[in-house]
Amino acid sequence: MTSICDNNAEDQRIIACLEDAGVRPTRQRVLIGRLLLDGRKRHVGAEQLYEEVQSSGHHMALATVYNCLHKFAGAGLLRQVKNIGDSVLFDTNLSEHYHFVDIETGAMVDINPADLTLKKMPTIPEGFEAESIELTVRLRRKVTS
Amino acid sequence: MTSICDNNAEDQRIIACLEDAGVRPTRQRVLIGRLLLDGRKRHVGAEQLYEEVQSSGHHMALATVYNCLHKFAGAGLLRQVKNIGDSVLFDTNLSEHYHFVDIETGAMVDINPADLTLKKMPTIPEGFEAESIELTVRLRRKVTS
DNA sequence: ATAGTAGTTTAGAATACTTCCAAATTTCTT
DNA sequence: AAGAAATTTGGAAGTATTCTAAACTACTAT
Repeated sequence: MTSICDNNAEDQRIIACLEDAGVRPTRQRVLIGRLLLDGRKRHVGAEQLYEEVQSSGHHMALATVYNCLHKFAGAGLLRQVKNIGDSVLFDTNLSEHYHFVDIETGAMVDINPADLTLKKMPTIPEGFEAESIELTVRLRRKVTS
Repeated sequence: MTSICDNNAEDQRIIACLEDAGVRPTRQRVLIGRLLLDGRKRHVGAEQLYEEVQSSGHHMALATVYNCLHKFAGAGLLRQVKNIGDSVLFDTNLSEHYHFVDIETGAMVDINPADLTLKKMPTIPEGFEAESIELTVRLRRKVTS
């Protein structure tokens, strides 16, 4: 009946958010919820989030950060997007939208959905369903001559 | 004046192909050219290509396969596309087109370009230019109930 | 042809990010 | 409060890729 961090309204909101998504609200998840479920739209990587947790004065294993991110993504609280190189980012913006990515730095910026729309959807192959559409416009810094 | 593998017309064609692209035709690159520059449209990974080279009775370091693939991609002979997970595939189909990807197996299939077109291109941020557009429709196998 | 030099190949080490592991802990249920 | 199930943990392992520096190869100019 008692919860982990019900000391304030914000945590209550996060816990409700997690429960609605069918994610058990553990201490660590609420902690991460504070950082990611606050309405800000951003793209965050595991390592970076790990740093943020440390900075907030808490400790958490890096593996837990990965666990949480995947759990959140699976529950529809985050959207997983591929970055350049090996890395994966998690996007707090859940609405359908696409990305610009700087191929040198990996920095990602949302494309205004009004600015890019698909004219026609292809027929999905038999026996499959579309899980998501990933559209990335890869950007190169212009050479200033 | 002499070349590496000018023993047959096919190799001659490949060598010309490499030279046109500004890629020095080495023995290894011609070898890989035989596998990738034969007109077949396919998506190939470094490891897989490495196996194919071994199977063809030749030896080549895995690092060389990576080198070649990147060189080819940089020269416009291949197109680099992201697969699921960490891995990268190289696409012999150079025309503008997009992909279906099975998120379980990583298998990629071209989307018929006529079946998916972009209605509107977003404004590219100041100081950048678009290098490429990657559009992937991620597919999940339908659960047969 | 031959030597020079610039580019390429090589095997293995190194890296970066991510996942696995099995034990300890925490959460929810009874 | 005890039991069952899920989660967390730190470290080890894994995976795809890149790096390294020495050996080699291809092209150029003699």
